[in-house]
Amino acid sequence: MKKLERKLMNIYELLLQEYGPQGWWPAETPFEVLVGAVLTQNTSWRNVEKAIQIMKKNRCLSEEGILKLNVTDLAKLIKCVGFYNVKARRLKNLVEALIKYGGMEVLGKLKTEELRLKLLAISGIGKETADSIILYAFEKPIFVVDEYTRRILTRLEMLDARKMEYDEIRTLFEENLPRDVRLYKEYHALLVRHAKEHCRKKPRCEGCVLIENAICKAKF
DNA sequence: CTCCAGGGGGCCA
DNA sequence: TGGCCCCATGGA
Repeated sequence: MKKLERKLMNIYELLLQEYGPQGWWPAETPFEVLVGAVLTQNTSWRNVEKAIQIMKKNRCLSEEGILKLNVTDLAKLIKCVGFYNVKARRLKNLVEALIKYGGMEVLGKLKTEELRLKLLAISGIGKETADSIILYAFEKPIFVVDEYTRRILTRLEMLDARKMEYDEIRTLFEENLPRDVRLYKEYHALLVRHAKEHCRKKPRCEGCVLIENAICKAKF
């Protein structure tokens, strides 16, 4: 038993050895993590950084700053991330919900499950975005699953992650890894880093083959 | 030119 | 539930 546990830790060690700590989430404040989490939906981080800088320059990277702007003006500021109309709406939805719930301080005291439900109730906040916020902004142990996670697990032939439910994969990690915020943060960041370098969609995944070989050679 | 990026919601069978 | 479609800019 717990073969999976060792395998998951092994993959983590290999990735960490290969790439080093990724230092996620790149943000100056927890609130900036929330904003970035929405802006980066199906969008490269490079473009998100630009939008964040523009928001900072215009002094609207705050709850009040986002509230004072109407959707149209906010959309103009974040144009470079794409989907700017929906994302502007989502940012306002998020801030309005934060205030309704009593602010981040209050939310941070909730249990992880309750916090997750409140975030998921906000239009524009799905599971991946909610979990990214919970892990990287509120620093509670929850494992973030994304397309890269599915792709890597599938190509390692560990399981057919593409057909699994989001929460099924999430709990698989959470039940087979120490409940450690730093570990979860780093693990997800490393999966993304690795996928971006080696597991593009079209080419065969050389990177996963390398990892798989390393895992096979490693002593369990 | 095409493909993709640190997704999510609405609609319909 | 599962499959589509839409949102849209910017880099490779």
